[in-house]
Amino acid sequence: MNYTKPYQPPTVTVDAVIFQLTNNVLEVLLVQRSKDPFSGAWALPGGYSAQGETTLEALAVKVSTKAGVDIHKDLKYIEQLYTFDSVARDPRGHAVSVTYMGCGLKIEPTKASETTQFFPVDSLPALAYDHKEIIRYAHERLSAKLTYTNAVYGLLPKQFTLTQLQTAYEAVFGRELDKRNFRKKFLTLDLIRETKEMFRVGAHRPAKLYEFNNQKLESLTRSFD
Amino acid sequence: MNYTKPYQPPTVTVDAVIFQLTNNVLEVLLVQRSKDPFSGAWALPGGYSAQGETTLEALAVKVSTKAGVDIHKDLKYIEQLYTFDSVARDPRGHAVSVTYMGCGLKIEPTKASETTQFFPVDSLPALAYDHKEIIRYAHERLSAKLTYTNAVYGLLPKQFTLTQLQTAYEAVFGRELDKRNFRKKFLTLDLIRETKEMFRVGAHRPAKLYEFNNQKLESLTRSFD
DNA sequence: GCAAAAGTGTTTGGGATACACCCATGC
DNA sequence: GCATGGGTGTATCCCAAACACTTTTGC
Repeated sequence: MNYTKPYQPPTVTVDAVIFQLTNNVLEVLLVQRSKDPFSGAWALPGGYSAQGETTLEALAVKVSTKAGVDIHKDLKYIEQLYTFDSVARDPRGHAVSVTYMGCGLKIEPTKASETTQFFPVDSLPALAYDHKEIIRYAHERLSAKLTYTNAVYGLLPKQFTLTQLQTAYEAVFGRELDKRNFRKKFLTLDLIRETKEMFRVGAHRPAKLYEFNNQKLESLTRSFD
Repeated sequence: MNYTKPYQPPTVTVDAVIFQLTNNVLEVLLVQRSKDPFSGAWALPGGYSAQGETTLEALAVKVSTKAGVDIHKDLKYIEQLYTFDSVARDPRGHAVSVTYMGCGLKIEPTKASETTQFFPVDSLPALAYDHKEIIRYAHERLSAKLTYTNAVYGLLPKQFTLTQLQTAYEAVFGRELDKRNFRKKFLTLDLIRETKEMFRVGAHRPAKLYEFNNQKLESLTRSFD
C-alpha cells in the first residue's frame, strides 16, 4: 500500500445509548449541546476516541465527563452496538462513531441538570447528528436481546417482582403481554429464583421478590415473542 | 473539548469475512501477506479506511485491489459485523478495524493465486492479527442469521434443490438436520417457490429446483434450531 | 367492605421431533 | 437390476395462546 499523500484517518468518536426504566417507561440518557454544531440540540453522551485507548475506554471517559455517569458502576450491561460512518453525519468533517448500548437502573448523573437528562424513547427532543437513528437502532437491538437472552436483568434491581419483570418487557417491546402466560413461561426458563423477601407497597397484596440466578448474559432455551 | 495536544485518531481499517460454500464446505476468503507484520501469514482482505469515504466504500476498494473480488457484484449479502479495537491488535500501532461479513457463490477472485484462496472455516492456516477471532465471530453471526432470517439465499445459486438448501444449513451449523422435518418446515415458511426446472445430475432421480421469493433479508416467522 | 394489585389453571391448536420406506433415473 | 440420491407421512409431545376469577392487603 503506497499512499501518495500521508494517510488521513477519519475522526473516531464514541457514543453511548444508555437506557433505564423509570415508572415503567424506557428512557435514554441525553446531554444538551452548548456549542455548534447543533447548539441547543440534544445528543448522546460521547466524544472523541484517540489513538492508544479502546473505544470502550474512551467511552468511559466521555460519558463520565459529559454526563457524570460511570459506565462500569452505573450500568449493569453494555455492548457494542454498531459503527456509524456516513461521511456527512458530522458537518465538521468525516467522523466514524463506534456506538455502545447499555442498561442501568435509577442512574443519577452526578452532572444531572437541565443539560443532562433521561428522556422517554417515545418522546425524544430534537437530536443532533444521526443520533435519532442510533437510538432507534439501539432500541431495536435491546428489544431483540430481551427476546432471546436474559438481558432484562440490566433494567431491573437485584430483587424484583414478576410484575416489574413483565412491565420491563412491555416497556421495551411497546406492547402488553398476558400475565399468566408470561409468568408460566418465565418461571420455566430457570433464570430466576424466589427470595424470602416480599415487596409491600400500597393497599393490596404484597408480591414475592425474585432474583436472577445469574447476572451474566445468556441465551434463552426458548425465545420470547 | 480542549486537547492540549492535537487530537490523534487511531488508524481506521476495514476487513471482510467473505464466506462461500464449496462442495458443502463453508469457506472463507484469505490473502497471504507478503510483508511484515505477519509476513507469510494469511489474513482477511482489507486495509486502511481514509477520511471522506465510508468504511464500506473503503472495503470495496481494498477487497478488489487485494483479492480481485467485487463486493457488490460477487456478494449476494453483506453486513457490518463488529468493530475490533484492542490497542495491541496491530503491532505497528493502534488500528481500529470495522469488519464486514458477506456471502457469495463460486467467487473466482481475478487475483486467484497462491496468495488469494478460500479456506474451509474448519481448517484455517495461521492467521495474522486477531483475524482468527474475527472469523469465529463472523461464523457465529452467520449461523445466527440463518436461524432467524432467510440469509441462506446468500450462499445459494438463484435456483437450488432442497438438498442443496439443507446442506447449506448443515455446513454453517456444523451438524446434520432431519430431511423430512427440514423440508416440511422450510416449505411452510413461504420463502421459496417451486420452479418448472429440474436438476438432473448423476444416476438417480432428478430434483425439483426452487427459488427464493425474495432475495432481500427478512426475518422468519419461526426460527430454526 | 372496597379498592388495588398479586396470584393462579385449563383448554386448544400448531409446530417440533422422531422415525423408514418408495421413487425416478443412468448405467 | 442395482446403485444413487430425491421425495414423502404419521404419531407424540411440548409449548404458545386464549381466557377470568380468587387472594391478600391497607384504608
